[in-house]
Amino acid sequence: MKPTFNSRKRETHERIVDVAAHAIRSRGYAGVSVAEVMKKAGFTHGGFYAHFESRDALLVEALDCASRDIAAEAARVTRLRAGTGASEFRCLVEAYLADQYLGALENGCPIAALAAEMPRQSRAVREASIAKVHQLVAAVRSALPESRRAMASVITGALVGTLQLARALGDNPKGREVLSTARESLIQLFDMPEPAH
Amino acid sequence: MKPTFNSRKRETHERIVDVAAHAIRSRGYAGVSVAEVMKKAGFTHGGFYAHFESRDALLVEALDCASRDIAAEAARVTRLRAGTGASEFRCLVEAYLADQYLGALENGCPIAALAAEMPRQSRAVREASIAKVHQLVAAVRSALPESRRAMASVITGALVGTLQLARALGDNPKGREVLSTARESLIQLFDMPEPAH
DNA sequence: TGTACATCAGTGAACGCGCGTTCACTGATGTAC
DNA sequence: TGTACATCAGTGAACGCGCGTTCACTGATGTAC
Repeated sequence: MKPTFNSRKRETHERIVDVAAHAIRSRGYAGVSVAEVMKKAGFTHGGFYAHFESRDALLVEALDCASRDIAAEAARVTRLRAGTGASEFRCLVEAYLADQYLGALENGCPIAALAAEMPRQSRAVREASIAKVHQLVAAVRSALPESRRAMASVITGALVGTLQLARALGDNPKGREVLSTARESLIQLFDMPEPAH
Repeated sequence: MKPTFNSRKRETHERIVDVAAHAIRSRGYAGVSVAEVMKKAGFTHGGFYAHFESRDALLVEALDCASRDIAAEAARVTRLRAGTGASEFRCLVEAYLADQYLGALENGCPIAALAAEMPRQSRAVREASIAKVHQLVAAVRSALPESRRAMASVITGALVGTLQLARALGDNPKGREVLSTARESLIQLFDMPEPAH
């Protein structure tokens, strides 16, 4: 028998991962340092290796945590809209390209924050990242009407790229304009027609 | 009168910028170090500040150089296809999402490599980056048929995001599949019908 | 044409700093009796 | 219930390293006369 499970350690571990999940999105993989994450979580950096084998191991867990965040948020928006006649695809697009993510780099989709860095990561981080890309494409595919599913990957690309471009322009009317026209265009192009009222 | 223009210094300067233009695309803004760029250009790092006021000044020049690279390449492809009946938009899409860029991170569009990093750069780098984003959107807009021009920014997002996702999947059949379906989808959705033969 | 001199592109050592990782330690927690 | 002890999460100093930037220098180039 293992000793009694130490829930305090688990809480600390989760706190570190949670801080890192926000950090990788606002600073990128390359911008995250062990010392800074530990400090933000309320610890000294020396204790890090009681929780993770390496910095890369943290990155993998942080990516997982960030993915759960955004999936939960998308599910929340979809649930909130249930019964309003909004399709699954419309909910996804409006959740993904919400204005709130323009300035809040630390939230939102980790793929949009990290895609360009993925090819230069260590094998472990790269493979975890690729799995998340497949997950996102699959989520987009299953939200699309049957007739549009072959286009899932380019539509995912449009979501990812548009959020990046809008953020690059800034949290201002220009950035918001890019997001709102993108939401309208994607829904117009790929969504089922709304049911008549 | 200024002293005779020193063409050797200019050549050195251009060599450094050219190395950096490839480095920012393969390693990102954050992954580029002064010492490494100087070494690759064939110099010791101490000489750097005879050419640039700061690392950021190099990043700005490197982005400019990279943008000229990709614009020249797109123009070359368009010229090569002149008279084949391929529209401007088709040429742009096929140049931008060419398979060669899957593995060659150091080439291709700097916006696809750098968009996610733009919001966290210094003011000078950020502003130069924003200007390049506007340039790319304008290039896409002017290649589109009139009726589709309102969608220029989301289509630019699709190009940028799709290239990133394909590269994240790797230089293999999965990555190539993403690129080729994206090329077909974008042309099918947004291009004028091809003239009958 | 030949010589003396000024210029300045590029060298290489050095700066202070933050990085990822290691490690001897401490002190709170929880078990054994 | 009370005491003695083992565990181990978290501390903080230290490591070797690469970073951006500075600076005294050197030696090739080109001008002045």
